Amino acid sequence: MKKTPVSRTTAAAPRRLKLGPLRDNLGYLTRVLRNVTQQSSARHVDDLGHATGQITMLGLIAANEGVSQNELAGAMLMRKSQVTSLIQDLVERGLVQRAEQGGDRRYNALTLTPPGQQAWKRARDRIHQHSDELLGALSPDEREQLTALVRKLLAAHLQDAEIDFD
Amino acid sequence: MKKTPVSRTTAAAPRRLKLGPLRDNLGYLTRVLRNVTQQSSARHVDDLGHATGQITMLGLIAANEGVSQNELAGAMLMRKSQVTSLIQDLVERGLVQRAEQGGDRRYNALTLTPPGQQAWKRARDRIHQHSDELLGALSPDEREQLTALVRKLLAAHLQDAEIDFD
DNA sequence: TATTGTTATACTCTATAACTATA
DNA sequence: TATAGTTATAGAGTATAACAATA
Repeated sequence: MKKTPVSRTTAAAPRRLKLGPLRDNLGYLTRVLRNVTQQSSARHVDDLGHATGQITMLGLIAANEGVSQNELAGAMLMRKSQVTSLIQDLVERGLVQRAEQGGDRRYNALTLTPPGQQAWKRARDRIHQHSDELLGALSPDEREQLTALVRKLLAAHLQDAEIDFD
Repeated sequence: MKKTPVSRTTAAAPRRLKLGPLRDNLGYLTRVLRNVTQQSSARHVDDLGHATGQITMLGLIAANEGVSQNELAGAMLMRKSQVTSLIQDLVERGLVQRAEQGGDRRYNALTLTPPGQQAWKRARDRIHQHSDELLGALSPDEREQLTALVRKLLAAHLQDAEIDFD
């Protein structure tokens, strides 16, 4: 329990690392934030057996019945080939259906199956808990500020993606 | 030039995608933010020939002369094996030196060579421009708010990493 | 016995391009 | 000719564990 911090001659750095110019750099901050998020997400959603991005896909399909794979790709900044394989897996697991559209037979109108809706509900609760844990150090006001600022930034950079960030 | 947006019967979604519960989810927002950041970073720093993370390493070594590889791993949320290969490449390119420490011969005290300092200066300017571009839609106050909130969040989750986020 | 760093290996995620089928 | 989606392939990034050298 007591770790005797007295006169540590260890190599293991008694000093605190300075960030220098990286302190205000959004590229750096974003990458570390992403690493923190990804590592902690393992504890929250790994047992659900979804690959990275699949939970987001379930959520986007739930909120936008009949969405196309191309729209998903645009909204998630993924390549369509990546969307294909992730959706394919969701279809094989019986969570997503590719319904044919009346007009244009080129694209798939994606919908959740009943099991898919169940899976989304479960996953939604988990990622909500995860988000709360991540934001734990911030006050309610600060949480709202942070997410609002990120949405504003994303809206400016994803104008072509046609996402409603408001 | 004129794209005749009138009566588009295209499949290509005239609608805007709703986010639903993802709107406030930090995991989702972080992943998209990371994708935006990474894709735009290509235009800013790709020609410098550094692998992902190497610019951050140059910056951390510049701000913390004699830092160990383990400290870098902790500060960047990387495995030590990953640090080994990235540092190895930087050494081969003559940008980083592994100096022996007086006391403990197990660890490498990392420093920048003169060419390494030059490379860091160049890279620092570029990532600064990149960060400015990313934050372009935000006011000066909002920029400061955003980075400060991210730092506060990271400081709470990276207590063991011994980084000075203040 | 614990720690720093190396090496080897496999797995996930991402990028590119050629292909089909529809329009 | 252009678009939605598929397939195949390669590359980057990350995770794991066994190992050597030093403490």
